[in-house]
Amino acid sequence: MAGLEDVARLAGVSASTVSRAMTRPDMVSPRTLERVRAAAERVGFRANPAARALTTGRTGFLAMLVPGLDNPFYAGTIAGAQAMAKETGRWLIIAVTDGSAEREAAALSELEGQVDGFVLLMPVGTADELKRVNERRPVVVVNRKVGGLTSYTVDTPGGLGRIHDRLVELGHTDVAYLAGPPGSWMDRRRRQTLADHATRPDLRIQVFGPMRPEFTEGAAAADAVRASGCTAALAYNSAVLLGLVFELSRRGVRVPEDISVAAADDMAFADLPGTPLAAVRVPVAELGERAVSALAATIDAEPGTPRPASRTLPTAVRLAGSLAPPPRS
Amino acid sequence: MAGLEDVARLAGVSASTVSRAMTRPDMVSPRTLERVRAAAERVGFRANPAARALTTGRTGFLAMLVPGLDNPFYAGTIAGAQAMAKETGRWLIIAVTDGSAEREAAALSELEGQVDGFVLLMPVGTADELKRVNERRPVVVVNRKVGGLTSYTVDTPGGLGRIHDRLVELGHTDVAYLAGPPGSWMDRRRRQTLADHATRPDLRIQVFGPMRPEFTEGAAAADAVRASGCTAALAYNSAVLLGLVFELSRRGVRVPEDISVAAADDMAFADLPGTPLAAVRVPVAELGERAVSALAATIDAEPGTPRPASRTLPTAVRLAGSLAPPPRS
DNA sequence: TACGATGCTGCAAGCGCTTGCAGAAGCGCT
DNA sequence: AGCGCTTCTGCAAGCGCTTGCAGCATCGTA
Repeated sequence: MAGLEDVARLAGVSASTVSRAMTRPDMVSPRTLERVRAAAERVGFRANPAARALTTGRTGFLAMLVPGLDNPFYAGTIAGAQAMAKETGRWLIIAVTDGSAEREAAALSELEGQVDGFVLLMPVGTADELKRVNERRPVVVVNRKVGGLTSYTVDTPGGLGRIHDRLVELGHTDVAYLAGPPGSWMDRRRRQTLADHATRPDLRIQVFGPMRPEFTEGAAAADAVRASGCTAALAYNSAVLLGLVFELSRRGVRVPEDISVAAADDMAFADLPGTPLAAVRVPVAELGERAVSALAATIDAEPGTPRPASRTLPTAVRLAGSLAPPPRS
Repeated sequence: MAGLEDVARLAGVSASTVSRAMTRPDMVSPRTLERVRAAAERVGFRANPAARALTTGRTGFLAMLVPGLDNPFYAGTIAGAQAMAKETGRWLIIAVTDGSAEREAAALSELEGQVDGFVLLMPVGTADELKRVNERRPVVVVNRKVGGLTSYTVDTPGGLGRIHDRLVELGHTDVAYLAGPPGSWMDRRRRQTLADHATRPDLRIQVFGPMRPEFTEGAAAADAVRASGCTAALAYNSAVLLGLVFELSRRGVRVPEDISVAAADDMAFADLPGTPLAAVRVPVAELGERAVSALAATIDAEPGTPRPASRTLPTAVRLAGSLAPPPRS
């Protein structure tokens, strides 16, 4: 492994000059800069990150704590974060917490000394705990709001609400909601939104589930949904929705003539052949990008600079295709 | 940040003793050990990882290079690797290469100094390049075989072949294969396997695609498959398969009476209500676990110890449900 | 020509930990 | 009691880099 000293010897300068040439080129005369660069190139110099971290206190690592990897929402956000991390010249450490408070706390405290900052995707710790971490290393929170910390959230409920509004406008009164996994925070929020929207006395939301957000589970709920008398169904995500539609269509129920459907989806729009599915689309990658970019900005900022502002990103809603007036029974 | 020195002062010993107490407890007397531990606890001591890395040359980080995060195969393997990394007391850095050779090479060389070893998921670099990396840091390869390196692969083709055998046994001669994404290595391998299996002159494989491995794309292929005269269909994964079945069933084609279907799936078995889908199940988590565990073993081993042996993990195959004799036309 | 200002460079300290070496203390034995 | 041996502890060097400080040219200006 070629070190500073090797380059210095070859270039005929001192190690400090090499160091400066690599990290603050404007402090070195053009001539020596060039010599040093050539020498560094020649011996394949690569600064030892540990040594650098020891002196500067910066590691070039960012930690991202996520509940899991299975969910497309998580995966998309991670991918976005990852891309932005690369862009700011850092690496991302992914720590999976399984949504457990202890694991989250453990990862936080173990990684504290090894990273320059944290991105917390749907953290479960208390606001106080998170704020305490933020005192040592900058923290950006995603998909949860924590007062005093920079957080990025996404307006899925808003999108879902707009779909529900449209259903009401079309004349639906009884809407089924195929829920997500038990205990899911996102699911709870969506349910709440629907409840908040169905305030008119003639409007009803019937919840099916909780269920794993999979095709099979949606399919399994088909009979119950049909028996419920609902003329529209919203699903936690599009896998569930496709399962529902699959099973309904086997029974001769047509979309959207007989039932309107939509997904509060995590990521891309899904389609049936010939029938685009109405859905809420969440800009997951952007969420990750923004979080990391804000984090990087905080790390690079002079102390005393105010934190970047929190934001709620809008969701896109597609209303076409699978929404129609209820059948006149 | 409490350091070694702080603990030493409080415990009334030297910093070296504290260091030994933390890393090699058997080298200090029980009494001082206890005192040191109490003091460390009291001041909240946490060794500075950068300083430790500087002296020991070990960072406690492992890098895992993956083509992407979107694919359940990748996600599952990462999750397994992640879990095992935690178990061996290390952290995993995920670097996404998008399957590009340059990005892979860049990540490899940039991370070389920052990690204790590499897990490469389906690397695209040449065997020589990878071996060269292995000379500096231990490398374990997943889902590709590289002579001279420890690699873990999974016998998906074997599983797929068994399904095809079963179809032949049931009397099918014309089998459709709904292919995966263009340029996919896994897809190519599966296609090859089928071709190798259909050697009898009366056996034919018809390939549809390539296509994105999604529900919609499988659905879109339905008409073509029906027109092809195939009595059985294999799909790259279960999303594609479900799409196909969905669209076929809308047209009155029943599974398995009219057509037998199976998926060369990445992860869990999928089900239709009432009809379990035949599929190849890949032990993705185990793959990740084994890779990391082998890597950790190599890192901890005395120099000169032989590399852990490469292995191909068997796949589970479910033959039930969606496989039946072809209809007598 | 002489002076201070400016631009580059080298020296040396130090980041916080690990570890070889040597001294101190404790042990069993004759 | 005295010896050699083991066990434990402290000293100090050093991991490879960054950075404050001081020294030395060099330059512009009076």
